[in-house]
Amino acid sequence: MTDTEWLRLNRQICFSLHAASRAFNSVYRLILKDLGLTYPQYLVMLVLWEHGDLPVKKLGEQLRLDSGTLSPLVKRLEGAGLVRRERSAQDERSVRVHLTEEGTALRERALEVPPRIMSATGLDLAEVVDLHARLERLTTALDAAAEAEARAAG
Amino acid sequence: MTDTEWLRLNRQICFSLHAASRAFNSVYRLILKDLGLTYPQYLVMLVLWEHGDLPVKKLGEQLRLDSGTLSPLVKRLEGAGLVRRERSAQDERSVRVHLTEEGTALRERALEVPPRIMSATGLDLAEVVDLHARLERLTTALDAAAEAEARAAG
DNA sequence: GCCCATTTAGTTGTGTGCAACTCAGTTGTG
DNA sequence: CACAACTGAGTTGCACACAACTAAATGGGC
Repeated sequence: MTDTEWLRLNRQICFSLHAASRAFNSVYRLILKDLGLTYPQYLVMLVLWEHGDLPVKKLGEQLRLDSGTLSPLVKRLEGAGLVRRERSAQDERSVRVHLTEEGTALRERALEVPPRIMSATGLDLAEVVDLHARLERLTTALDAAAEAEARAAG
Repeated sequence: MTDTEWLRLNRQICFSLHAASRAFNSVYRLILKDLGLTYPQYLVMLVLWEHGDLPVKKLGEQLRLDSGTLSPLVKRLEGAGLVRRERSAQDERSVRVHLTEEGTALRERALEVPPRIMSATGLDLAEVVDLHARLERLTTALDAAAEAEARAAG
């Protein structure tokens, strides 16, 4: 393969993931507009609906986001009346994110989102599950590579 | 499937694409640090190395980015001395982005990026090409769905 | 008990990504 | 020619994402 072909292939591959992610985001933006949520805010709500109240730290682990992203995001959710933040009594460093009544109630309306998203992908359940598995493996490999790079650089 | 399972699966799928995209970004950030480029800036440079000078409009079509993103990004590339912007004489609305000598020279150093990225994915060429095809189809379907949503809403 | 490394949130600054807007230049129509 | 519609860049405002930092609280070693 020539240099030109390598660069071209590289662009296609890496761009396709970037583009797919943004396309997903666009569809979510449209579907979530009614709920008044952005896509990352919706992810936070999904985690809370699934696990119940969590400290910011645990939210970050679930979503691979640090406090620099989560702090203002959760503040916006609090501003919207969907969650409440409370310092833990046991550990004053920790802030627990609680669902409000309104936040809990929003789950009912959010149930219509998954089928609409599934339909938008044009994929059937098996294909989606397969893609999910591939992307998980890819992410794991990329994380390991980033770790190796960071070690090599540091 | 129960509501809970649906929401959970939905979170996993959509999150996996988001996470993979961010993991890719992290690896690029480390590898591109030496070149002084961000990942989107690198994508712009790849397009310019491949197609030669282009108006901002065409760059946007290649990368699916609008002027709101591209204008400041190209300005930063200009600030770094990699490109030059020139108003078209034929159509005064159009701004053509030219590679500078420095921008052209950077391509040589950028040739080491694709093999490092390939290695970071932990995938072989066939798997990467297959993933690319799946993601392209997914993006096409999502774009069509977004179009349909927008029509329904508007 | 005291000091220090660690942990948890939060803040600041930079760079996208996108909607909504402005402005200048171009084109189609009567 | 005049005028309205359109087009290409750019600007503004908002919301992530992340690096680098600060501040407060905790826990371990002495």
